[in-house]
Amino acid sequence: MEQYYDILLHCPLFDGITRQELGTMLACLDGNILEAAKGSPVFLEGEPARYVGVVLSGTVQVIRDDFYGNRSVLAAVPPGGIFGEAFACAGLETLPVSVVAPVPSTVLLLDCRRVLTGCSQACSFHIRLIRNLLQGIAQKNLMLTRKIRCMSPKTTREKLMTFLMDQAKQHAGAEFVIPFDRQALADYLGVERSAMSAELGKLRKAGLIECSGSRFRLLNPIAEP
Amino acid sequence: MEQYYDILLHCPLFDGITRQELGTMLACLDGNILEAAKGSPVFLEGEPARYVGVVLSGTVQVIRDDFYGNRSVLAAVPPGGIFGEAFACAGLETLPVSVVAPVPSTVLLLDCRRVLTGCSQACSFHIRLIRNLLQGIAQKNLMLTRKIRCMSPKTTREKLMTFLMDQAKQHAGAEFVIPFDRQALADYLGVERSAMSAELGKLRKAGLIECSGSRFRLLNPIAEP
DNA sequence: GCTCCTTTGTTGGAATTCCAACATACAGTA
DNA sequence: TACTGTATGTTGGAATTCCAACAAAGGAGC
Repeated sequence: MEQYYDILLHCPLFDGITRQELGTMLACLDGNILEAAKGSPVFLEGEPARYVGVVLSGTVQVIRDDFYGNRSVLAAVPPGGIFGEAFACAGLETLPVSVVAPVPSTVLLLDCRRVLTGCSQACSFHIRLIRNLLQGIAQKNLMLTRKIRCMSPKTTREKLMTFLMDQAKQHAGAEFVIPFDRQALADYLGVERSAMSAELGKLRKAGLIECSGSRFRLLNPIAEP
Repeated sequence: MEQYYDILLHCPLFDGITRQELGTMLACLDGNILEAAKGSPVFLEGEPARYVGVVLSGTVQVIRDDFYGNRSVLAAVPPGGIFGEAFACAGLETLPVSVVAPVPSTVLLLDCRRVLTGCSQACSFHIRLIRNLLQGIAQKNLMLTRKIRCMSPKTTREKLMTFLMDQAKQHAGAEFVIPFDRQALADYLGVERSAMSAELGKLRKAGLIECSGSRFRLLNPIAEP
């Protein structure tokens, strides 16, 4: 287990926990270590949603089958990443997704009830863990909300402007660098890359923005006299 | 304060808390009661994001100004509803939104640090409060994820099918009632109501679905021999 | 310099969506 | 019953988007 301490210490879930505390903590949480062979499942859809998973080595994929059985990959979780936390914390009775290990992997499974129940001995890092969990889910919440706001307009132009204004506010300035290339931005907004590229050209010609590569600048619309 | 106990007891944040515990709990949390006059702000954008708010009477609106100052209402929170929790729990330094009371309102403000720090006296309902908070945010998380999944396809038909298959899985059956009328569904998917209505007609003619009003049924695609 | 490869911009036709307007169906009420 | 208002379905033209294919602009490595 100690071999994975470095992974855990860099996992946001254990932020603020020291190496010394980690041992006590893991004992208190009574986690299971699962060695998953290549292709084998970690969770199966329909199982009780009780565990928060931490990837220690390898990778896991979160998998969803739709009503007709078509399978799609919702997420790939690298070492240090966590999965299943939203389902466990939301109190779902059964998992709506499966989790599989496409390569031989090691995961730590923490019983959510154990995590969320204060332990009998006053264990200060336990509170810390809960706070980290909450913070991670809340941050994801804000990310999802932002994405929905950017996807909601019906035209590509409006989607772009919504995204760019959002970035401008986040960077507190009209000039900023976005964390996407064109293809990734198009995927994020749910539009065609080529159409988006054309729309960016129009916005530039219209004098609303300047951009080169990932650097953007919003220009003030013409002030009315 | 006691006049608001019924509101609080029905607030998901205080689920599982008894009327007797409520008093002790509120004292422990040291919440502020704020009486907001009509049109007056509860939070201002840029303030530290430290409070979770609970609406006790009236309503509050969560307001966002974009980069150019255009204002939009993100949410209207009725009595018993909470607001600001995601910002506070995500650890944002400053609020990216404002909150105003469009009508005379009363809100309870809880310092998030106080909520998330275990109190010195072992206070069992404190843990309960944190779990409720976490559960609420996690559930919103799943809702947002679902919505993004339904909005992501590029065509109205695929959006509809994604939504309907999702509902079918949730109801664990091919027949189900959706919680939207046509206009609300179109807004949810981010498409035009008329175009969506037309697409529903095509899906019906293609033998993929049956529907009347809010009742839908997914039909099995023709089995291959 | 050169090639190879990736990223970004451009273009044209097909398909889709929007938009506004109207038709139909249905519930509630006088 | 007739009237009214709302929800839903339908239609046609304008506008937008998709899609595939190609052109242009860099960057890495030789």
